[in-house]
Amino acid sequence: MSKRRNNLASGDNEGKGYFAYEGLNRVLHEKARLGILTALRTRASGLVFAELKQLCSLTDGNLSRHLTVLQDAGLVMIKKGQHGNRPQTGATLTSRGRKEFDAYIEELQRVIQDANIRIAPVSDASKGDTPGIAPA
Amino acid sequence: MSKRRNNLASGDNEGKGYFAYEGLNRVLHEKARLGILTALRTRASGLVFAELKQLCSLTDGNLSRHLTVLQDAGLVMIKKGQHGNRPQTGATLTSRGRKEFDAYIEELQRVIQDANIRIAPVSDASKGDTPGIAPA
DNA sequence: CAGGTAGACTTTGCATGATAAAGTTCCGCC
DNA sequence: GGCGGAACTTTATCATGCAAAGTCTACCTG
Repeated sequence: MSKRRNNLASGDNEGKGYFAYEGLNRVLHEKARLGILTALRTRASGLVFAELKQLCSLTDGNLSRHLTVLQDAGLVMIKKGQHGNRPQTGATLTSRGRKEFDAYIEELQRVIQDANIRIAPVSDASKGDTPGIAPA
Repeated sequence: MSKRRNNLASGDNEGKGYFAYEGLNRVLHEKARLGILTALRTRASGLVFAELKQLCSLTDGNLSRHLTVLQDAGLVMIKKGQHGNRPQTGATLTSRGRKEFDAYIEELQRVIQDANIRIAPVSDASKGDTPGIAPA
């Protein structure tokens, strides 16, 4: 047993760290799903299963599961229909999906900006004495 | 049993899909690790455990594990030392780490660019008949 | 028309892996 | 001399990404 409190950073939880990137929603921040969403974002008319599969180089199984996840999260709308006499599943972004995706992309942009800032190495003397902690 | 072949897209595997984003290396493409690397990328002199923990809002345990993963992947160098009379772990990007990180960021930039292209909805007539599949 | 192939998905199972919780070690202080 | 706390590491659990197999229907084809 232990009466230990959770061990987050200083204090209880003052300002979140500069590099925490809370905006990187787990659901969106995934290679495959990011691809799917990006593809859908470019096309208001949506895309069908086979197209997505090819565009994102996914297997049937994976695409299927990712679409379900996205649907459950309310980010895409799935419409099952027919093309000729074969089943055809279409996917479109919901307005919520569009909003969340755009927000995610903005956070990505922050990452890229941050990645391009170069902080001058501190002189060794000051090492260990809380250096300038982040880009203002 | 089944003699079924794997079910990737058309043919065996001609050109990878436009939205596959193969460049999004799993090791880098993770919220926490991305934060760590971005922080390190800005500081050639590296950062110590406590700083990273705060900057990325991570718990001790998670930071520890992520650093190990990054080290095993050859992306960061861990240097264990002392500050005063307490242990102090420092992390720096390796040159490999810098290279892979920069490549990753470039791919992210591609994502953002792609996300901002808007394809005009195809007229319903052509639906289902391989539409213009991607931005040239 | 039985059997084979193929398209369009869905389900299942496993292996990886992220996170939280607990553990360890050492130091300073009352 | 025991308590708290800094600085990590280890362990355990729980989620989930992925591939392989499964379902179902339609179209051939000998």
